[in-house]
Amino acid sequence: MSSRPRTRTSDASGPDTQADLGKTIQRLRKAYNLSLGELSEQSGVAKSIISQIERNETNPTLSTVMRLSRALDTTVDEVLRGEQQSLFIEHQTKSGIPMLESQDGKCKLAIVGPLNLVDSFQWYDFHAQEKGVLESSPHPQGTVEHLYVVTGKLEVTTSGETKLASAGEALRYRADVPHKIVNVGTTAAHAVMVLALKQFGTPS
Amino acid sequence: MSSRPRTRTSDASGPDTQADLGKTIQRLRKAYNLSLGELSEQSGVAKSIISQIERNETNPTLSTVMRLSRALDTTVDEVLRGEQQSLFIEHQTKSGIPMLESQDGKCKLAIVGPLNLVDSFQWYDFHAQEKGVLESSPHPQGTVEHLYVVTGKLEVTTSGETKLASAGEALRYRADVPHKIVNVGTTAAHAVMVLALKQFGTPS
DNA sequence: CCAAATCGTTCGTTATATCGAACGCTGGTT
DNA sequence: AACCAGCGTTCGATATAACGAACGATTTGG
Repeated sequence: MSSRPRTRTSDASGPDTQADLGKTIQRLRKAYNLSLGELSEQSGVAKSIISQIERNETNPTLSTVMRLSRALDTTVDEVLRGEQQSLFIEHQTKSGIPMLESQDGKCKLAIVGPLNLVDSFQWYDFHAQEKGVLESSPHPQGTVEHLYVVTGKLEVTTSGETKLASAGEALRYRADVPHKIVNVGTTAAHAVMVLALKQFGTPS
Repeated sequence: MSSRPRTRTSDASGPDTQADLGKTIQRLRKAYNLSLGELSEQSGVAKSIISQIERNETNPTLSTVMRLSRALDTTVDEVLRGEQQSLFIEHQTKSGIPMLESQDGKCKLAIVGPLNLVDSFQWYDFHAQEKGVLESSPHPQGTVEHLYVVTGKLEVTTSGETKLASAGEALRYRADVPHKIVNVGTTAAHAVMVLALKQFGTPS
């Protein structure tokens, strides 16, 4: 036993431990010209622990990280995020919106979301007149469609199941099978739809 | 050596444990309408632990806090600040849909989909009165926010850049930095917002 | 040269964070 | 009512983070 690389059990929820937390701590400590003993005295954390933390051999308690952060005159968040800092803005304005119409001409689908990029979803603005019906053929495998009703009342049918949603409600359903949206209200309906494409499978 | 440029009191007398960490966690959990069991499943943390954390009966491990933060779509730092910023105050609607209000009370953010965690994105219904301002602290690294204006005119500011969008237009911008949405129109504004959380990829 | 000091690491013990199961409670259903 | 499902809490066992002391390896200076 004793010192072994020890792979973290790390459930299926992804990387929980910041990989280079120890490196960051050590970098800060050395930036202040502190020895382990000194930092231990100033932070109140045993130097053995600091040593282990710097080598990522332990999974520190929140209070420990806070004490170290305070002693190093910084915040927990800054310690966690290391030095990777990037900020640029990316904007995309819409002009010349392509539009789709249903067979009965009563539904209009405006593509507002990012269609051209690698994002794993697209989204649409959906308008339906009274009794309008939109039938869709299957989308790619694993696609999930999210429908948020802004006004009116819509009914979604997929795989034999039918669900109803009024204004302010949201529906979620499989879109990799034929599905149908019907405006069952007495007025026109307005909804926003998001298509979530399956990009990455669960590692299970 | 050892001449610290910094005069730290460094006596560990400070509050090493954030007193209201539990309250913040609970507030976030309830804002997403999650039960302890659900959050446990999504975060990978035992629900008993979450219960104890919310009542400040334990001193959580860093990895635990990180897992919870990720599941709650926020950062460790934001969880730790919690009380200080209080960008939002909770508000429960009659229909059970959790709602967030901006500081000035002029903006309302309704969480539409509880689907956020599994699908790596979530979305909101956004209503802003005239001159309403919504300030958001950074979301997790790599998060991109999509804003689709249904009615009115909104202005988004991120990292010093400002972009305008009218009804029918969409904006896309980084959300892992502080950002602000302002209703600059002469009427109330309505928009739908989608947060695309980062999927694991190579950080360039 | 050889102590003395100090560095970072490692060891044994204690404290406790975490987990899973079981618990009582409440709200909806037959 | 009685039932069931789901909530939040509590409880025992286990894993492990934290601590203090001791350890070799440097460096210092006498």
